Amino acid sequence: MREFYTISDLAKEFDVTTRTIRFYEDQNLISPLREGTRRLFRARDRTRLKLILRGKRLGFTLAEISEIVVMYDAAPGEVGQLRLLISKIESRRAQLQQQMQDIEATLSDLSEVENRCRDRLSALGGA
Amino acid sequence: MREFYTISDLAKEFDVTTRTIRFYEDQNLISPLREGTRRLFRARDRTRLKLILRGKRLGFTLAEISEIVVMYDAAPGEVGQLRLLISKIESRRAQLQQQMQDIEATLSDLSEVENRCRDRLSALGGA
DNA sequence: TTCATAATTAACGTTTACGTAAACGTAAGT
DNA sequence: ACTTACGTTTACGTAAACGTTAATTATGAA
Repeated sequence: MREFYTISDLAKEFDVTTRTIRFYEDQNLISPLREGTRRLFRARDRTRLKLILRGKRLGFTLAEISEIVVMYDAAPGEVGQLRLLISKIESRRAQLQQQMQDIEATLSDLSEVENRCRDRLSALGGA
Repeated sequence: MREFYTISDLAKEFDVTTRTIRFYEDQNLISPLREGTRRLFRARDRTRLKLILRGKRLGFTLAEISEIVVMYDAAPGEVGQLRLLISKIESRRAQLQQQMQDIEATLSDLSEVENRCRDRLSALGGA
């Protein structure tokens, strides 16, 4: 846990280009500090980036990811805001649960195909 | 289980535009029969479309989806082809399992945020 | 001091996955 | 015959998420 990370530290760690990280900043997904013109990334910026990339692996758009990460550190005071946030969380949850089902279905399909392959392989006299 | 479906039958059923379905055909993801110039979709075309949309919900690109659906009805004869297919299945499985973990992590994060919201709500004296 | 390395902004280019007309054929109902 | 609804191809348009120069600046090593 260092104090600060450079842009290329993070780029290497998460295997993205610096262009990508700057783009995320441009979209207000990350807000690193500055030392003159250079960017200084704190632990929270690094966490943000990790969340963004996790969202990407799930197929969310950056706009959706933005919604999600904003949720994380939003502590809205108003009752209305709180209810809105909860309803957003719930619809996001529903979406993720749908994805889980899709994954399970796909995994089971793939297993079937794999079994057919293995049967065929052993039928062809493979060890 | 009808004999044939029209393009708009499927468009309605799966809530996509006809443009989308024609695009998938253009990308060789579906290959409906023709009656003159019109498309006739069989049960297997419908299944294909279902698989494609499932892949999309998982955030796969059409190119990746193409790879997957090709797996499904590929029955390659050669040993080399079979081994290749199995290895592709395994890497796809790894990817899907990564997605499962991402989803679980996100769901648990969301639960935390939701709890904080509900606490805050009841603190504000809501029923 | 000079060279290499890494940083910056600005701006145009690219791919994916369709949207959106345009311009037309066909079949059913009135 | 006319309208309405649905089908077709062709082709240009577009938003998202970066890639890719270019032109410039700053820092550390030799």
